[in-house]
Amino acid sequence: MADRAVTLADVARRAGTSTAVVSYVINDGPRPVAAETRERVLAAAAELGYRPNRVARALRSRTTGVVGLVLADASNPYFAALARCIEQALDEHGKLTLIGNAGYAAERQRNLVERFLAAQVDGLVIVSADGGTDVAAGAEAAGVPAVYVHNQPTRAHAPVVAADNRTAVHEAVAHLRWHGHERIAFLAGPHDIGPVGLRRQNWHTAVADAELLRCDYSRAAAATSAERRITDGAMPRALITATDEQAIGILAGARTRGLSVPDHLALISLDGTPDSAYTAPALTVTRQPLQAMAEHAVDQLLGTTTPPSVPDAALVIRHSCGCRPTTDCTTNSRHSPE
Amino acid sequence: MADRAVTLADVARRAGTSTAVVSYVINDGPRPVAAETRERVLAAAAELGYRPNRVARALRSRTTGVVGLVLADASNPYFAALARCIEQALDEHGKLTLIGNAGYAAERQRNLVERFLAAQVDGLVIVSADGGTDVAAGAEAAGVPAVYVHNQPTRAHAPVVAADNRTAVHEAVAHLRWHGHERIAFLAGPHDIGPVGLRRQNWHTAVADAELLRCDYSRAAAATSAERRITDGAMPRALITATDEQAIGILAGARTRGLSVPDHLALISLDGTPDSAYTAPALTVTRQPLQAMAEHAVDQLLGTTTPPSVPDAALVIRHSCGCRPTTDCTTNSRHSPE
DNA sequence: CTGAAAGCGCTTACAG
DNA sequence: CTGAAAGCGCTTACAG
Repeated sequence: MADRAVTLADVARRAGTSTAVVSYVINDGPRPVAAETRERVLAAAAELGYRPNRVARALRSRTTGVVGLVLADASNPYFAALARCIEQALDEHGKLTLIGNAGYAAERQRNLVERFLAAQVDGLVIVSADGGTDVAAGAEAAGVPAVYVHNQPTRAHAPVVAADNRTAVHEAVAHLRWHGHERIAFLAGPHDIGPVGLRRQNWHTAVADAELLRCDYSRAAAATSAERRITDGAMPRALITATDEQAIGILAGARTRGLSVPDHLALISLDGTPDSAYTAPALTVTRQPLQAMAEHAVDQLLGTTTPPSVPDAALVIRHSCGCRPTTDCTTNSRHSPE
Repeated sequence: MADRAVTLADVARRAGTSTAVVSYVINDGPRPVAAETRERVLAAAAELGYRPNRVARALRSRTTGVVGLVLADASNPYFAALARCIEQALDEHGKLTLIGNAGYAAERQRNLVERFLAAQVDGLVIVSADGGTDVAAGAEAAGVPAVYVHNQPTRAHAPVVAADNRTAVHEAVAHLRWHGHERIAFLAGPHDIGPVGLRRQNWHTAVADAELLRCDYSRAAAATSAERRITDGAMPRALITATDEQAIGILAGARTRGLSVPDHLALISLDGTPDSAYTAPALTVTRQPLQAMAEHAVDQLLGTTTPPSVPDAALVIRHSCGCRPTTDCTTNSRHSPE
């Protein structure tokens, strides 16, 4: 097939002009070109089927138009939805997205960042899981801007973009109280770090003495944990889970043990992924503003505008809290029965 | 910060040798270097914190080490799981993944391919939705290999990697028959194209006269459609859905209308994403071998090995078909009561 | 085993 | 408004 790609020099030759001029018309600048010359160049480019070589351009101009996105696991629905929003935001800025899954392994995350830097990315968006190291530091040292989204390692220097969960968590607690629950437990992750730690703190300020549960973030772990607690008679009556994955696991465990949600367990989750609307019962959640987070992060990274601040997470009332499909609970977002 | 990045020339200068030799030790070839010289170079590189510039390397060597992945929508769990597997397979071959969501729009898909080609990708993996154009043709014309995964436009020239659903669909039909169902309906997409068309055909050869339903692929569309049918008394008693998203929507619609699955509707779905294990009831599915598909596609693209063929989809029996948690149905995969 | 040098395909000062 | 030429940071024939 393609013996040799058509180059800018080929276009120049055909248009009877210099490569400089061809470059100016292809890039629409930085210097003006006579209308007639421009026509000739455009015609020559079209006839030859010219496609600019971005890597040559990148080498010369020191900007690749590519941003690296490092992720824990793109098959986790929360990260998947976030990644989708980030890719879209980057696309709107004309950037291409290099993606890599670090899979909860700090070493792989470092490796990915190293390879992205070698690929000369213009920036780095890092959606890491708990407990990573400050990989953004290496990027900054190389003069490449970086931004954390959702999670940030302790003592990181790069900015973080995350929603404020304070109001939403307090609303979730208030809503469960309105349903008559006094003791509202919280299911956190294995450690008190990252956004989940923050969510837990927000819960704790609202609920002085209730129980703190822990388990891994997977659906399977949450299901097993729920089954065990139910068997032991140790399942609380009202629970807030840090993530949708955990809530979905709890739902599965409750079903296996024949425990009714919301009759015997009222549940609110704190992610609000699309999945949460299709569970049985549908999950009442605090919805993270993923798109706003993505746009904010990209704006911050690319420094084009002073980004507006990310909105708080919002309470979305469905049925796992005890509100019935027949009762119109959506009007109860102020938590007052009337 | 980084005034200027450390280059290979800097390393050569410090090691007191030529850039050629530095290149040879960094790349471990293609020509031999004396052990002592190699040590000096390695030491110099380490002291200077040298990081090879992949774009310069790419310009000269005409290979970027980057593969483009074009996707319909990475937030759809089926595509998300597949994308994750593809990224992993590429990573195992030392390739970086440039990702783009075409969002079911043929024009956007073309645009993405064009930009990936301009970025000089070494190959293209295309996971398109129904009805796309043959974007791989443009890649081949540019001398860039391409492979379709899951779906392929009609009259495409590039290879497709997809699982054979024949056996699995026949097993699904047989399993529902074993449950006593004679008329087994099928929920397809809006059109009879792509993998869903194939799945429908497989169903049709097994079921002569049963009903064919259609709706969009979204959960919401399937839910609405189910609600309407239930209200109209037009919901079949046994149904195979082309995708998990549709099955999850059907489950939601049935719940809203108080129709019990599997008591009044036996359901089997044909994707088998991780989500399908956590619905209520858990979905009996035909599971697509996503990892094998991804590895096969990447092997084919990179041409390193003659790839083994992709295994067939396999029936995974859970509860939406009518098998009970208490009954051990997993031993019934031969569909004979004994 | 090593070095000097050309060249990948662009962009961009520098002259005119 | 346009052209000739340098140079981005590598790899790789070509000599030795």
